[in-house]
Amino acid sequence: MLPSENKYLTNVSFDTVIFGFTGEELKILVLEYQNTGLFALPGGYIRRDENLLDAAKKGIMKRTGLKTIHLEQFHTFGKLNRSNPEPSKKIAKGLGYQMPDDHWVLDRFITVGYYSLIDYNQVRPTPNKFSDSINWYDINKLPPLMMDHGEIVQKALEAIRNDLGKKPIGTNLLPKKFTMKELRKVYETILDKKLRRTTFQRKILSMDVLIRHEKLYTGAANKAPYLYSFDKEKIENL
Amino acid sequence: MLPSENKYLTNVSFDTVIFGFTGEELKILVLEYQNTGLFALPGGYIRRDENLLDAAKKGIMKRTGLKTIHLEQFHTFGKLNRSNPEPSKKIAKGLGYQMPDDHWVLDRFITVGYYSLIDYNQVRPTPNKFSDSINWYDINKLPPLMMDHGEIVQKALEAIRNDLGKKPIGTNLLPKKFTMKELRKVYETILDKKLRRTTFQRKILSMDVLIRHEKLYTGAANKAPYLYSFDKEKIENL
DNA sequence: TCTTTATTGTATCAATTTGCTACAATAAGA
DNA sequence: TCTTATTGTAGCAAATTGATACAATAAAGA
Repeated sequence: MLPSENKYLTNVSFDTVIFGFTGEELKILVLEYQNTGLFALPGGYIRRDENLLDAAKKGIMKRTGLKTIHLEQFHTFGKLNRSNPEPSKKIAKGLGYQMPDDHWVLDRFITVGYYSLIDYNQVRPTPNKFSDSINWYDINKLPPLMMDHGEIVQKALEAIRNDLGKKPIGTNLLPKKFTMKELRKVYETILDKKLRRTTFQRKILSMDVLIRHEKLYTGAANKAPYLYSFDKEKIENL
Repeated sequence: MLPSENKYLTNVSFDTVIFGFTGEELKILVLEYQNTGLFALPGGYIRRDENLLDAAKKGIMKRTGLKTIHLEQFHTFGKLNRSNPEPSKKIAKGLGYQMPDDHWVLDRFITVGYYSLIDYNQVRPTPNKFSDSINWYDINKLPPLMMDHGEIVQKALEAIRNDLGKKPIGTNLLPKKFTMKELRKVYETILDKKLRRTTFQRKILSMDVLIRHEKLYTGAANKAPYLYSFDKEKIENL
């Protein structure tokens, strides 16, 4: 079944850039449509009876299996040439649907971009009926994305780098407990540059948003690092 | 004439928060619809054959008489309850039009917010056929705005405060030549807090984006301040 | 058990930036 | 010439950041 017009807003959609961190690399979720070779960001339409943000959350929760999610809106894309009916036609065809030329999903769309930083290990990527795969891709090794989705990813990255200074953003990218090195790696990967180990540690600790736990014995032949977690309460009150 | 559906995108609009600086106060442009007592931000719809950004620019140029304008997108508002057909009905009624209940402008809208900082003295506020006045209002003495336009203004302010640190934002709020005190006033008014005179001066000068010109003799019984202008080239290369 | 090795947590001090105070240099009026 | 209100900048203290050093491990190997 194709989505029916009276249920959804026309000419508006959302797209999401979902970031995960493997410990080494920053990845995002990209889905591939069946029998088309088309890669796209997870996105969707907005039902007439739901908030824009809720629509986006619902979409992402379905694709990730997460029960809660924090989305950050970063930009809305409305260039004339960003819409292109061909991919949608191809997708419908790949699914075996006949799509009339005047179907509303073939019309021009303005799309609202959201990003989210989530714990890579908590996610179960779940394809929907339109896509036959959804997978993590290294931010530096993305497949060619359809329409302007590549540009959307770039804007999301810019936005994150901007927001990184304000609130402790690593909150959701790492498991509950993590080492200082892992946290620094997150920052280094997002900013795409090395940070001074000692200065970073001093800075983060002085922010007073971390709780120190037991040590982590990895078996490596050196001093074991402490584990930390974020102090959600103190972060709220900032 | 009411706007016709086939010319515009449905369910999407834009609204703009246009800031001007009098030398003392930060003001924004607010329009009032004829015979309704409704105050609103300048906004509009997007033609099917134009970019979102161009639509917004065109709208603002009409209302301000400016020939060039820089708009900064800051947020898109898509709450379910933000749309309300009553104001539009009232506006149409005030204009003497009969608006059918299923007219597309009465439908739910998601609106993209843009802000702009412009030279107060260059502007000729120009009402359109739907509004009988468009005027500058002190940011702290706004009339009650319709729908969620008050919230939109707040978000715009937040965005500006955020952007203030990055690029020299006063560029367009002041006339070409200005004194250091005026520039500081702009920052103080936007941030809504006093800044240290000497520290501000040192900081701005060290950024190396100002050109110093002749002195300004105001007739006041004290040392005359220098006039400055922004060095657009150096700002570009930052 | 004693070395060896890699890494972690801090201390320390230099370099830079910011906060604060002081003061000389005016314009114009008295 | 004296007075007054600002302006521009110097100078030093306080806070932040950069860079280096070093003690304290954890585990492997001699």
